[in-house]
Amino acid sequence: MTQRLNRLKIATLLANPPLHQPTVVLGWVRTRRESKAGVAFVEVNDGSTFDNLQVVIPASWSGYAEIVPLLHTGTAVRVEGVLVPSEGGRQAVELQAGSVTVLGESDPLQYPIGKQKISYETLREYTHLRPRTNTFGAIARLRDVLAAEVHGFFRARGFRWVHTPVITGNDAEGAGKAFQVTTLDLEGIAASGRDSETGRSGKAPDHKDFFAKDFFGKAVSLTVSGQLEAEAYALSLGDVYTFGPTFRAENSHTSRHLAEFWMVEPEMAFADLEDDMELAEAFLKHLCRAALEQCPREMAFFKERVEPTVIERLEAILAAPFVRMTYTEAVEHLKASKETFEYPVEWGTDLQSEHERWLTEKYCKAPVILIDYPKDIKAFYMKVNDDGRTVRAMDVLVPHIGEIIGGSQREERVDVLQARMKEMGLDDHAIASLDWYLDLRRFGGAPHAGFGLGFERLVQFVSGMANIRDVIPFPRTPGRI
RNA sequence: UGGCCAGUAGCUCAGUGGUAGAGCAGUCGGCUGUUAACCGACUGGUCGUAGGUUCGACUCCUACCUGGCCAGCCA
Repeated sequence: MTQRLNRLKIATLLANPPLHQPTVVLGWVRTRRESKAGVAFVEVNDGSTFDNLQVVIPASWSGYAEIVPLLHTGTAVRVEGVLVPSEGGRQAVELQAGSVTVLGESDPLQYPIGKQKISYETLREYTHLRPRTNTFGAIARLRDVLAAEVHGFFRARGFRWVHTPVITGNDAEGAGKAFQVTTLDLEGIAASGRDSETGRSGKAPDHKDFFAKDFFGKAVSLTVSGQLEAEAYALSLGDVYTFGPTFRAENSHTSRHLAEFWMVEPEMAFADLEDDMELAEAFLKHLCRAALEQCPREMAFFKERVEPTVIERLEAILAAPFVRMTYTEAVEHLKASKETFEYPVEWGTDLQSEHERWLTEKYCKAPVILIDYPKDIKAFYMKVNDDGRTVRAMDVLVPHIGEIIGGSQREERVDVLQARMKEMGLDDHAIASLDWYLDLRRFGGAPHAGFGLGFERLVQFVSGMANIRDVIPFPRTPGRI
């Protein structure tokens, strides 16, 4: 007989309570409140929903003295009982236990996350246990809903999901340092690097065909973006998107950066920057709406315990069109402002975080889409405007996070693209590794555009969580795994 | 990588150049239904590590380690 027989998930049970019927609940104890002369109240959570189920164990139950003392926070239990309207005020129904079985004990002296307050920092040392807390359970459910809605949004618009590779041989994709991937015996190389003739240690391997011995016969790395490969499929299938893990080997110690994160990258054929902006705005609005509609309990919790303004912020996103302005206009607004910035604003330099924050939080008080950036501060693949000094790039800035989306119309002219590669300092080797990318323009090239959205930043924005390490199950950051 | 802040009980924190405290957790007792339960008692710490100053350092200084914030890089 299966253990799950007659099991009712708490989410199902609370949504439609089967009153006065035999019910089985499986879950983990959150807290126990005991009244020795009377009854024990045990809050059980099974992860299916935010709320706990109050289990009431009468003193008259034969197993009381043996079982109830074991019901510490974290204990896995099976409860058989009858669902009844609750006499207490905080919950509509409660489970009158007929019997309670302990499936897995939890030693309160060893268990690190009891019901006492515990900081996010400490919880990061227990990434395997933190989903049992209110906050991380809520984040996990929100994250799931948002991920499903990423797919839902694009499928509804006829986009195909493309699985771009994690291991890539592309050089200089234009988005940060990559993690090298190798099967070479690094320990052996390090040891033999102690040159017996010169006595020098740690000699770097320098001959050109060094990586010829490696698994792929060349130097490869973990992808920093699926965009380039997505372009190949956009110029075949029309509208596509990628959604998967991405890796950056930057030594970033901030609340907005991870070494491993998930990225959503749509790519549309026969599209320009206007189409790209329309897509980005509709996409963000769709996800905010999904969170409000599908995670009301979680959102209420975030508002109460995490960030008081989250809900109104999401509603504000839905209420008005995003502000659109050119980089040049933004620079003018910033210069005209009376705000004193730590860094000066100058046309041709990238906007600082403080500038972006001022634009979205103070000047526009809404999401802002900035377009037409100076070409020198943007990637080689962005389409050069007719003015010759700006490119068809866009950044979507939102309050609280700053840049959440970066995108562009891609350069479809082979000669211009090649010139831009050289202009941006790609060496011959890098350009050679991207020859296939030029093929996309040589054969049936067409206007196309796309963007990238950091999924964790989205979850941060929607939940109000301050630190990106707390919106991904197992965060990877420099020096810590 | 740079600047700044922090590290005291299992957790959240207070503390003073004179030898360490509270709440929660845990144990025991009390309370006829609680819900951050409550009341009483008990248990629990070489004050991040290593040096230095001092009669004396948890407190002051230096270095290091760890964590965090901000900046840069970006998503």
